[in-house]
Amino acid sequence: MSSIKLTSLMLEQTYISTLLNKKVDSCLSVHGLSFTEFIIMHKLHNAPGGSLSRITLADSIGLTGSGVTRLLAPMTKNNIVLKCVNSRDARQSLVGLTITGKELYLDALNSFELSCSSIFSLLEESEVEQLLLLLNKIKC
Amino acid sequence: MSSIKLTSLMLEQTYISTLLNKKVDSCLSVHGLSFTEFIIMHKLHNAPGGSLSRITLADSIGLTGSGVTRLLAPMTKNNIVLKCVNSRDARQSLVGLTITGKELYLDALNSFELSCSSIFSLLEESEVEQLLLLLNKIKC
DNA sequence: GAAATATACTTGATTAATCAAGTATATTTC
DNA sequence: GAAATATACTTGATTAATCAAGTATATTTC
Repeated sequence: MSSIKLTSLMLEQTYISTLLNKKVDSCLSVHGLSFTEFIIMHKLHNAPGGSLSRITLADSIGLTGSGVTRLLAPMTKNNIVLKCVNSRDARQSLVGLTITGKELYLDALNSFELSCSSIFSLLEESEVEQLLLLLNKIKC
Repeated sequence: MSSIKLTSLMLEQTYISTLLNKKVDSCLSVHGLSFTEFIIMHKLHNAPGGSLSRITLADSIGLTGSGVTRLLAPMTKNNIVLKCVNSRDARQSLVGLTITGKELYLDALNSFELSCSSIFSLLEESEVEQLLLLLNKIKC
């Protein structure tokens, strides 16, 4: 397999991702959210039981535990997210969305979906599925 | 088109990109380079005439001009890259690889290609081409 | 069941980027 | 051709992350 093609693919992927992140970031800034904050809210909203431990959250979004701690601090202060102790394991603290957080998430989700529609507007449904499939074949 | 699919695609893309960047970064750290530094060297190496202005460089890698200035400062100090004045436009300063920089780039390219091979090892050649094609249909 | 190890999280120091404001030169407009 | 505007770059302040080292609790090992 030609290494030029693999090199191009890697560079192209990084480049596109940089631009996409900026685009989504600016779309979410209307709601006062960064893309990472939005992803956290999304994971919490869709988690079974509505809460996750910091470490699960970190792994699920490709961040360090430390990064999650720092991200959640202002979100907790702004009453978007709350922390509850885990009775089974006192080391863990579970995180969940507050009512305010849930509302904010649903508003932001709306903008996010609009932004995604525009970004992927040149792709057919079958291409979206194929892209998702191919991305999942990448070993990361 | 289902907005859940588009949402998934966006989130998956970001997640994979985060992990890939970390992987490549750790592969290049052997050479004392960050992924961004490597990309800069790659662009300079492949530029017609072997040099680019800072602004062209910035645009071609999705960074701000300011980011490029800060990245190039240590690279200039370490004799990887050099700056030449542009006689036609005194505002611009062109950047090129030094001999040392070129050698370092070729060494790093080797590691980078190995890393790419492993990362994309589950993909057939046709799938690599298809992935590249689909990525380029994204409007960023 | 005490000691050693592992896990979940936090904190201080650092890094790689951003934005906004500034400087210097080029280009356009009248 | 002077004044207004645009372009290329730099710099100070800030932000979002990292890593390494620390604390507290849980689990494993002997």
